[in-house]
Amino acid sequence: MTDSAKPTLLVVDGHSLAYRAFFALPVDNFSTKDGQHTNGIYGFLAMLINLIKAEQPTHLAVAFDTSRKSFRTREYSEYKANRSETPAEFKGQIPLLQECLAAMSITVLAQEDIEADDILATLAHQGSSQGYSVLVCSGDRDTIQLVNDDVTLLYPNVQGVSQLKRYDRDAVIERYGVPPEQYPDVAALVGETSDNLPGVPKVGEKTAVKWLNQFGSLDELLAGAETIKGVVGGNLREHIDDVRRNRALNRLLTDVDLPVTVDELEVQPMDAQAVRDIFSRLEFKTLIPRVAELAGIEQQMAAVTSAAAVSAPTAREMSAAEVAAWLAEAVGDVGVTIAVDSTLPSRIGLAAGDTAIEADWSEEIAAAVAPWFSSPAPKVFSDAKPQVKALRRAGLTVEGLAFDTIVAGWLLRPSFPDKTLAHLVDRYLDETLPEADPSQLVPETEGATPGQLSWYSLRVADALRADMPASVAHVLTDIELPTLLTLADMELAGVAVSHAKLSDFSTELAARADVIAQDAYATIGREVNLGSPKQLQEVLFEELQLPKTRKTKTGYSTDAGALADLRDNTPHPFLDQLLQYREATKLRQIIESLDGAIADDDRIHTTYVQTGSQTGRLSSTDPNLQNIPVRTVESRRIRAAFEVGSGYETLLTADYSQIEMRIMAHLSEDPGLIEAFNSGEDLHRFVGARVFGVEPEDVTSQMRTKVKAMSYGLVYGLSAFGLSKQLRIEQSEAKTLMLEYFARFGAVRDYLRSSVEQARIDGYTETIFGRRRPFPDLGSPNRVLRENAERAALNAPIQGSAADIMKIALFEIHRQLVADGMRSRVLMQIHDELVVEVAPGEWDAAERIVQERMAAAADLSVPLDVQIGRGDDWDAAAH
DNA sequence: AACCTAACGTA
DNA sequence: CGTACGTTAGGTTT
Repeated sequence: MTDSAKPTLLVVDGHSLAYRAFFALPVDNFSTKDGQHTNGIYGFLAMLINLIKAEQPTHLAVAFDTSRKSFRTREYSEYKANRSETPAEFKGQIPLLQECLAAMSITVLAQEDIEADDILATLAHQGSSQGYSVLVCSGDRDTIQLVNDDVTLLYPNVQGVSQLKRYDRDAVIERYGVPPEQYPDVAALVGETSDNLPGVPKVGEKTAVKWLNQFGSLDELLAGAETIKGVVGGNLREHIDDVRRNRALNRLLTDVDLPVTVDELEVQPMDAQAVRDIFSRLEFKTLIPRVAELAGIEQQMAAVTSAAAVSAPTAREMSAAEVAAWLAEAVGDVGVTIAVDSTLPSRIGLAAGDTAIEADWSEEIAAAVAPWFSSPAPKVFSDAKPQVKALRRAGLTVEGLAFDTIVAGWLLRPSFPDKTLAHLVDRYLDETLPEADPSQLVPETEGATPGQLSWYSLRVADALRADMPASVAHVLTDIELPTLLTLADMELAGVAVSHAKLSDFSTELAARADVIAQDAYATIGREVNLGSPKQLQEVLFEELQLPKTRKTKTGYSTDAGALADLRDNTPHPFLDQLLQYREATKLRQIIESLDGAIADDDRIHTTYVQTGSQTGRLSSTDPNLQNIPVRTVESRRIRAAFEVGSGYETLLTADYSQIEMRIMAHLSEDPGLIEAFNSGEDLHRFVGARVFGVEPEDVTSQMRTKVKAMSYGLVYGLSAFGLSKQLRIEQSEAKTLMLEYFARFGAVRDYLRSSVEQARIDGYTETIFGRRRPFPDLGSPNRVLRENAERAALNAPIQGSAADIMKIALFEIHRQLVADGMRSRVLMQIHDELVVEVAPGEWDAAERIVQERMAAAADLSVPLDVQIGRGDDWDAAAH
């Protein structure tokens, strides 16, 4: 048997190599955006991928230490005792690295009381005796002893882990002057500082090798120690016990009882989905293709064919009459896909059971399917909203929306960014959705047709249902799907916006910004781009020599907060000019983007992204109507451009007052807070009276401001530091304020604490209605990561419950307006506010519906207070 | 052209 | 060292 025909076993010391990578790679370049360090993981994986590619092992394992303690520390308590504490930033990377390896189907071995090197030694021993060619990859010199004719050591260079030096038997002899099996004798004499094993003083590698070659073996050398002259001879005699101890400790175990045999370490095809999941969580973009390439190689090598790919049925092309007949026969869920071409349906695909059908959209088809769409027959979509909108434009109504795979996928994993059917097919069916290659003009591969997409949607829906806890299924059916249909109508309706008002204001602002800019240039004696933080830093910190502000990644902050602080301490006219310039240009930019979004019907049609948040809130894009300025008098001129449309009488705004605090009162069952909401007193005045021990009428505005900030901050996990910064008070005062607050409202603190603890146990938080949000980082050893997760977990049930309540109110209002045959319609949702366009004569009815439905959306231990306003434009309708 | 960052608007 | 979003301009990388 030639060597190349032998199977190759690669065994790697995960701990030592990841640790080297940890020190070799700059942490700044290898951290996720929420602060998880990944340099050790990245460096190790990059090394491993190269290694697998170069060596093409048939069998593979990675070994880890379980802790700093092992049988060696029990035998010699000083073993490795000089090592500084392993950095927490490194420790936290090990479980993630192991997760990566698991996804790559690479066996991870770790054994209590045993070091990784002993596992390597045992595997090397077993491998070579079973006819493997063995590669050992480790950064620990003790593994040199493992080298023999069948075992080669790959040892990292000093620079890091990118370069590995190959040590076969000859290379060891050449480098160290002794054969591999004798290297531990050398090490025992010389000692190993990194393991806290002192050797014989004044004896280095040279002397040790000379002696061993002279005496033949360590035993003979120690027996003949008397014959060695000089100081070193004396040292050797004095330290014979140390040498024996060193030799005993540096002998690696070759008989560890492992849970696997070498044969079982055969390279397996990796779980591509899991690899993508964990790599994208760690933000490893460049590694994904490198691993994919490897996976191809691996699959060939592993020669394991995965289960036969399931191929979608060919969808039968049908006439309108045939479609109608087919629908009449269909039992149970029907998958639906509407291909949309410039907002109107272009083709329809339907699937039930194993059959799929499709047809081009036409008047006849529309007429044939319209009754079915408006019936309660259950329909399964993937991303229903744009399709429902297209159907609505074609004059159809949609009832019986039973499932949306994209929404369901988001409910199960709200943090996952890829919201496509292709991803769900991959993840939940372990199949690949046929997709046309968009990079080619004439695609080689055909994409799935609408009928096939429907067929996939149905199957994905089944898989998702199986994975879905009852509470989440309830949120989908009873909250999200009705909301989806409402949002479709809101987007179609749009909101009337006055181009004239916007453009007047824009012109004014442009002129003002120009004047301010000229003044600013005069102040500093040159023209700069006031919109460039980089150029501003030059001006502020170099030319004007102002004191440095908070550091950012690229320099020093020039944001409004930093500039305001600067102005307080070192006033300079340029600072004020800059702030004013920013205000004017920011407003103008918002106006311009709104103006550009006004459609031909003089209305803005935003898109509400139902799967756009982690908490259950909506988000709004193209344009975002949920961040229209409101705080300053001037900025409200923008809101004034949002008007009641022609054919309608007025706008109605309705918002929940302090909904998050009310939810907190409900969840915490704090008697004080519940009383506050039931008393009818102004919340912050009531709380202020309790906290400061005065009568409600004696609460000053300063007191009110403080408790208000504290109350709102609570919902976000505010610290004393943050509170002091926001209120510009001493940290000690902020601390006292928090203590006083919690002395009166202790149940709130208890609730917040226990809800985070519960989330740590469960791994997720839950809203009042059962919406879940996973929190994998609550147990992270990385403090920044963990504390960020704690604050988010504290906030999620509160913000999420508020979102649930608003969604319920929203679709209930919509339903009732439709059911009552009214023309009035909901146009916008801004988290806790709705904007309704009221048809002539419908004010009273509309106001009552909105008021009642919002107040009744949830049954809490405190009332839900709804504020309603009326006006011809959004600003005027605000109260 | 695609991507990232700083800044800033909302609840 | 306060949660959840989206957009923009400037700047950098490919």
